[in-house]
Amino acid sequence: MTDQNSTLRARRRAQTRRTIQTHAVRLFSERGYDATTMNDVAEAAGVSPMTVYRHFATKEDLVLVDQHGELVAERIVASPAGGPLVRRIGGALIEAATVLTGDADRRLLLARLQLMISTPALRARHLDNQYALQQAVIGALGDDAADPDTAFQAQAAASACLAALHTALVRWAEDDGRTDLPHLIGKALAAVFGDDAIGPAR
Amino acid sequence: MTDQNSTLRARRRAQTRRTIQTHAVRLFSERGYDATTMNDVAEAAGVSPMTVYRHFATKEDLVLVDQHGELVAERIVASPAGGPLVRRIGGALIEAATVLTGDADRRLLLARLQLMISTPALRARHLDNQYALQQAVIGALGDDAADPDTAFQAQAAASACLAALHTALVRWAEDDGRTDLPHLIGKALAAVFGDDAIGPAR
DNA sequence: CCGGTCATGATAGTCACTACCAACTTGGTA
DNA sequence: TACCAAGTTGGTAGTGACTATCATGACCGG
Repeated sequence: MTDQNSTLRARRRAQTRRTIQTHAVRLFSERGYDATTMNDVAEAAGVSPMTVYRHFATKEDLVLVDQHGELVAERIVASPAGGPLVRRIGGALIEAATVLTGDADRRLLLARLQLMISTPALRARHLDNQYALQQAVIGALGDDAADPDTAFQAQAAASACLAALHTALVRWAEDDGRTDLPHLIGKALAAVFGDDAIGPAR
Repeated sequence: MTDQNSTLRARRRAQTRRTIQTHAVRLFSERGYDATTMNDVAEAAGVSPMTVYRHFATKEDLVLVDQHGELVAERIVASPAGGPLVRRIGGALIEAATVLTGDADRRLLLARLQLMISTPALRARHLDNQYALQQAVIGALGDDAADPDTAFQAQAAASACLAALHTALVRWAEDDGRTDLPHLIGKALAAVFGDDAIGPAR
């Protein structure tokens, strides 16, 4: 089992995975999420239904899978430990958004976001994902949140930051991605915490 | 179809509905949510599975249904229109919590909350319910949110308030309801917006 | 006592999702 | 080259949530 071997397999696997997801998002956008069955997705992608389930545990995952949480957590760890909580978290969110919206498959990201917002089941799962992201943020804050009272305040601050992020994401999706996402996030954070809490205006 | 007539029927209907929900929450807490089927619930409540579906559209609704949103919206409408957004919203949340935790079926409320937090599917739906509550809050704010920029800021502020609320609810459930919920909400809001943003300390 | 309305029940079906098992492809090895 | 081993895929048969449809029974007013 050479490194190159496993790399080749992993690459092929990632390829079919992307094929399946692309077809799925396209079908969901065209016909609607509920009106599209897993069999439809499998057929469109040219694989068996079983294979779809091998790559995506649930139908929701076809739209929602992403681990951008790591991206945010990294930035938080990298930020100066002394600063105020909301500035550290908010800054990390803006930086992560800058990276992601510069990405090549920005359009896929946008399509997935729009599906999330319009489909109740997906929206619910997405909000739960943000909840998980919140836990990651808390973890990235490290020992600062040792005592329960501090932890409680960190929880509250992180969840509020993510709520602002979500507001910005919705607005961005409504605008079809025309507005600058990092700028929107900054505005949402400012609306919550005050204009001076986040940092120099962009 | 006299008023008294329909009232009688409605009362009986509400009765069976409560019976079903009580048994459902008990079974979920005892055996776990996923390990309990709708048939189990129906059998425990002494009705047919169909009847369960008549009263609760989905399995999740057996735990989640509540329309406390109206309660909050009322308080917002009643609050002085001039004040800062987060104070209006935060105050309404605290008042609503004060009413609810004084309620007779506080224990049922607590059991449902603990189920929500521990079961991923329920937690996701609950967060989506909060999203709906957020829309209600925006609506209650009235014409203040006419222009899109103001609306955006109101969205961000409301979602942050509800995020703080959620943090407080989780903490309350973890404490088995021993801590004063309105007090917790106040602390969470203070952690997000600053100690002086909410109002006189409780 | 009759007629309409509402709650309930039973049946059959769709669809997401899960084991379980068989077959094939692929890359490294004797 | 022939073979082995591991990973990937496919088929089958199930469970369980949820829906549509129709039939039945309880109740209240006339």
